[in-house]
Amino acid sequence: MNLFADIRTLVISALDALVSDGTLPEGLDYANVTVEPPRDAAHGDMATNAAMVLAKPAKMKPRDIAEALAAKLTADDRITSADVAGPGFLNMALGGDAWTGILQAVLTQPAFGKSTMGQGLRVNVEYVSTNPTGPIHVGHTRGAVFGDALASLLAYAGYDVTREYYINDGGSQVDTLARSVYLRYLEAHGVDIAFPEGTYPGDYLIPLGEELKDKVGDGYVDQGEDVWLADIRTFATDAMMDLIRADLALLGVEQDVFFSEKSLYGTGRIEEAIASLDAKGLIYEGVLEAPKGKTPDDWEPREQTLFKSTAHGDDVDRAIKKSDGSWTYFAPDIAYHYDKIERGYDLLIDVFGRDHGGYVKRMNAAVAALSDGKTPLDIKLIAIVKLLQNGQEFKMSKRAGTFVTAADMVELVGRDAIRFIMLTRKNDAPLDFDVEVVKQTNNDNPVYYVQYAHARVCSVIQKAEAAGMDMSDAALAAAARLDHEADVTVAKKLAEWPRLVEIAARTNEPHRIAFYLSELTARFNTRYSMGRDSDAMKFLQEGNTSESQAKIALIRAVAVVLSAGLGILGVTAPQEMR
RNA sequence: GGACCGUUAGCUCAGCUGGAUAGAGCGCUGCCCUCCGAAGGCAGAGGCCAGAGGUUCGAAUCCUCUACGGUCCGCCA
Repeated sequence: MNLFADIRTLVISALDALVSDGTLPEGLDYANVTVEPPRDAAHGDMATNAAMVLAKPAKMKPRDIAEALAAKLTADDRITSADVAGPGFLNMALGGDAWTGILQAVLTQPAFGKSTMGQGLRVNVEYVSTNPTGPIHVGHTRGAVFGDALASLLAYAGYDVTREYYINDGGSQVDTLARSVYLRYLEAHGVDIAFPEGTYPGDYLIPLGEELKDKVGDGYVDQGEDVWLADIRTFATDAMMDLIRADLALLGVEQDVFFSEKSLYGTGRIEEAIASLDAKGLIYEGVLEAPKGKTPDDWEPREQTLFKSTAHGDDVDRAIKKSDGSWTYFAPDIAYHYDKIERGYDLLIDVFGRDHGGYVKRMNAAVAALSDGKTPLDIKLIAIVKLLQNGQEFKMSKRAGTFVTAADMVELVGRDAIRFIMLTRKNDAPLDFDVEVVKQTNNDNPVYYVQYAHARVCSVIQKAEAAGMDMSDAALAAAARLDHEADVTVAKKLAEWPRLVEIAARTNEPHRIAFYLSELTARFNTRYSMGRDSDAMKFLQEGNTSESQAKIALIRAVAVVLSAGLGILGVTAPQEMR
């Protein structure tokens, strides 16, 4: 249930009633009519802008519409008052039963807040998608966590979600990987090696050299690339994907589909996708102009095969073939998205690093062209993570020499902290991640703030159960009662949860969940602290089961919602954290 | 030269398809533990939402321009 949606329905039917009795003209569009929590609680529980939105089309004064609407609404027993305010807002107050009803809904419904908004539409969320050339590091971690949480959020909001990873194993960087492994292989045979510029010197390839030695003996020593490159490439990328999957597992990130770029080559898939664009008249041979203001030194005009991305909003057309006739990296990306469209998704989401921002328009153009504008693509850009230690730049890596790996970070601060902190910023805003702050167990650290609240609730319930009280959700729901204004304040926040889920899902912004959880926790803590000053405000009333149940229903409901929200973020909701 | 993103309290940042007197955490000042978990709470100070125009009943939010900051810009992915 979503109380805001319920009341909006009520407002709409009241408007309809005003239409049928002739107060309002027919044919009004209610699309912009909203019911939302007022910014100031003193204004009531809910506010609607209906009168202001409809004033112009109805050719009436906003306040006149609001007055008429108020009269209709107060007839409903849920609405205890409806007052016109400001330029034409209608502020409504709801009876106490409405908020107790929220508690009962939380405690008895399988998943309060779970939405049917997605209507089972199929969404493909592609994230991480790093080159299979090394471990996951901090730079990738944020995108991984973001994509994972977004996928969970969309699933919670009623979408049918596929989590996907695009393995960039088709380009020259996997050749570089193979050469680097070959060097480690020689090293395993006792050869002195040096890593030329552009190869990967990280320690993580040492075991692969050993493994390769065990596998092929000295068969590749003193041999040319033509002998070993293809074999080692496959061997190395497989090993790297295992490594990456293991790193992702440490972060709690799991994906359904791992799609290989290489599988697009030599199978006609790229040609097929390009032919599809060609059939729409969007492929031609041409010469691109040099970029203005920043012409490369060795610039010379060359004829290439181009995609007319400008037909779908891009700034210039884009090359899909190099001058030597081979595909550019853009071509397999087109084919990959062609594949996703063919698989029948209703919506595509790509999670890219901020440095790929220049790639957004051409990708949108490709998807628009391939799907004839039918499949929306939302590209979420992830800004950089600045890793700090007490405000200073952080430098550490045990495994790779130059970068901090995800595995290092999990060891250092834990999965929960990484995930929560990385989701406390909007995806396209830079993030300062201070490992010292994240390790703290106090108010500086929002992860513990929220988890601690959950543990506190569990502790109270445990004590009540130890005293022999029935703490089942059914019993709590039956006894639920809001005795104090502070109780109602908490319940009102709980009522916002379903609405918040839908807003977060609609905007593809999981960080809103993290902020909501902090807000709910703050209200809970305020209420909890009242028990310090007054025994009557304690939830657990010793020797009085029904009284305890009536009060604990509220905080049990808080725990349920906290747990659901943390679950979306992929963070645990601990029973205790002493 | 161009594209995209950003500019909100001392600091780090939220701010819902445009809504009422702009929020949070940290920091600062002063309080609250003979315990339902102080990993918490209460109170206070702190803002011309970068600037200028425009649209609107109504703008931090939408549009235009300017300033500053970041990312990126043919055959690397």
